Amino acid sequence: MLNNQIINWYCENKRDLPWRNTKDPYLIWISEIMLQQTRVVTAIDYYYKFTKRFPTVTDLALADEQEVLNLWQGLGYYSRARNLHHAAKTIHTIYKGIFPSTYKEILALKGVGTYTAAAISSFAFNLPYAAIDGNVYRVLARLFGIETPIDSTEGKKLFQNLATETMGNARPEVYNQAIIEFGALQCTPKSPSCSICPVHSNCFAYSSNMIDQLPVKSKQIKPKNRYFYYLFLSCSGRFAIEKREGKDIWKNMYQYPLIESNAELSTDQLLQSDQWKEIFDSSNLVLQSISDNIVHKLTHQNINTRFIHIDVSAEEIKKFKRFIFVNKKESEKYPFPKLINNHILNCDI
DNA sequence: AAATCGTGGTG
DNA sequence: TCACCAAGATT
Repeated sequence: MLNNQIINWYCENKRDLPWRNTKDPYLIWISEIMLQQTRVVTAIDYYYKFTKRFPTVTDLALADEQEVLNLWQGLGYYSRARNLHHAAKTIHTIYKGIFPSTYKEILALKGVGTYTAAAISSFAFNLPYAAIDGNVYRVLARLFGIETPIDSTEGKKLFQNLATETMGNARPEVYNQAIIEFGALQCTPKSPSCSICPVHSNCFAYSSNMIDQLPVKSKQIKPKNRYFYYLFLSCSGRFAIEKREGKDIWKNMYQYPLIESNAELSTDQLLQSDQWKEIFDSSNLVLQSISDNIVHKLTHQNINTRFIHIDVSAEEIKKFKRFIFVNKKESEKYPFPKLINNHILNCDI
């Protein structure tokens, strides 16, 4: 039986991960959200830090979003943290702090989709739902030679049925962990260890030499260029920050005052832009320096960034009412994207 | 249903 | 170097 072979492989090869030593649905939930599109080694430190500060769902529900985002700083995909916080409040108020124990209720939580709902349902409650993540898509596509794109509507249906069939009557909490771990360690995206694979004799891709062509993905991404001019307004050890609002990237995170443009700006163009005039009005200021271009590469956009260093007098600070002036120590309470946090850590102030 | 949301590792 | 992509979800 295929499922038994994978489970046997798992018993001999599994890693000792912190969230595998618990049945607490809250802790399993935290780990699953952190692991979305994120490597295990990256998530581990965040998991310890986060669950130490928020040991229970009530602790999380009663926290400020700013602190939640602060603990998520550097991990990326910050909507995960905002949704996690939102869902914690739901559990606290609607479910009186008791984590829901049915697939349907878990799936309804903000930030929990079909994969995460199946993972929590099976790991914490032993419910028979096949958890299908990127690892499972890859393993099944190769074993059965499925060329339907995994990111198509048709593919998701097909793999859902295939995964449920393959799980069979195996213990869901063991089988799901097993096939995910098998994909992560054995049936890897690049150069998988086929020669020592326990199921290679039953693998379509292996026998037909199609390992590096499966799974198939259809969608491609084309990054777009943006131009950020961050104003580092400093005055005796303090600098200006503001909260990012709106639906854009880094929502509710903090940053330096920003002038954004859809094209590169010369220094003169920047100084004469409406945004510059709006911020500085009639202020006297000293433009100290402009950094080299730093390209912050994201999946869907390249953010071309320059940091404009400006000295501001104590008198002029009062004019910038929309900004918060903090020193380095105080800034540690605020959540910043990597781009900004790196500058704070390196800036000489 | 396609676009969007971060960051870091890898070959 | 750079394309790929990692325990996906939302709109």
